[in-house]
Amino acid sequence: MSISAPRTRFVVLGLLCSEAMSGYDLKRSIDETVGGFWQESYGQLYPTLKQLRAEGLVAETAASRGERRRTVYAITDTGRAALAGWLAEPAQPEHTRSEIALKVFFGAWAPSGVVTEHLSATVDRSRAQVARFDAVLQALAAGNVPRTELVWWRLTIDLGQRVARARAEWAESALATLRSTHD
Amino acid sequence: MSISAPRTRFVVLGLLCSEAMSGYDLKRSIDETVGGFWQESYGQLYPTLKQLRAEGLVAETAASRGERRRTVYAITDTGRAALAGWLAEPAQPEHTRSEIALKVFFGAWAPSGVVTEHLSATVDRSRAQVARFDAVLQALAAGNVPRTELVWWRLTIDLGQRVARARAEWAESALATLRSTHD
DNA sequence: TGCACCATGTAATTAGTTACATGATTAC
DNA sequence: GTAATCATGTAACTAATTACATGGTGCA
Repeated sequence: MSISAPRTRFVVLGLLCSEAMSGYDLKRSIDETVGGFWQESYGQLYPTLKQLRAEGLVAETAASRGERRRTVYAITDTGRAALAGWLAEPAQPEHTRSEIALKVFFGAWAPSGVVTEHLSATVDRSRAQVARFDAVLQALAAGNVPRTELVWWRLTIDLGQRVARARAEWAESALATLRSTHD
Repeated sequence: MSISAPRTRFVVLGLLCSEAMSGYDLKRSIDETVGGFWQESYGQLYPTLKQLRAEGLVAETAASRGERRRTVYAITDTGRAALAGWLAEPAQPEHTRSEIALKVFFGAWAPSGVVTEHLSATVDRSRAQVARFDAVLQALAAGNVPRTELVWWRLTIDLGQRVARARAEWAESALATLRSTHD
């Protein structure tokens, strides 16, 4: 009995609270803002929007630009209530599956040198992620985000950066450990 | 074209490198060692074992204890090769979906006070996770794990602890920020 | 004239959880 | 005798990705 099952719908509802958007806009929005800790595919977004509309949680505000067809969705009061309800529910414990962790864990059975490579890649990727969050932070400072949301966005980005930084530091320290251990 | 598709099989192969085990043993083993960053269900494990056996990556070493039926699987050379191949492949970037991050991100639309509760719960849960990793570390020190694996296990646990600690510190700092911001 | 981007969607497939069903053994 | 734990599995379902299919718009 999963109480808070499909979370995709809540991401959609949450983003539509800020602004009415199309499926395409949502995808971009997700990639640009929450991309560091949440991702969605079109194959998931469009059917979700359809379903939310059928349930009356969002409303279609038909807005085609010229000949190009374009469906913009706005959140309804019912939608806002549903989102608030979900937000109030306790978050389920993080259900992580870290592939890099697994590959290190089984390092004893790996061809020599590959783990070192994985770790170097992890350092790079994690540092890049920190930088990406920095860019989002810059964009936020440059305006256009309402005060109400700003605090929360900053807090979330802070989480992303702390975790990414922790990962980077771990990978560096692991590389050092391996260097000192090797014969 | 997913190169490294079902990772469950590699967890199974990896654990069987240390010791031949039954499906039940594997589940326990996963929960106790890699549980912090990887989890599997019986519904996934038993079919996977069956399939691995069909492909010759593991072999059934029938070993029923008394009346109780019990199927113990051992890794084969082909299995070891398959694992080594997967370990050598670059790890795909972490595909995280953090529910707590989302709930904070949409904090502006939440009933007042609930985010604070989520953050407190996060502090507790993360601290508990650090402690659980400490327990695993203790168990490792108490022996029975071969030297070859020990280094790698320790490194992996270190990652788990660093990330959990980062999360705890973030939640604490977020709580402080909210306290100072509120009116 | 062709590429990059805007825009929407479906079908097939894979991955994974949860619930269910069954039964033996061990420790209290 | 009864509860916890050992032990194996299937069926139904949910979630989510990937690949495919289509077409408009703006610009160099």
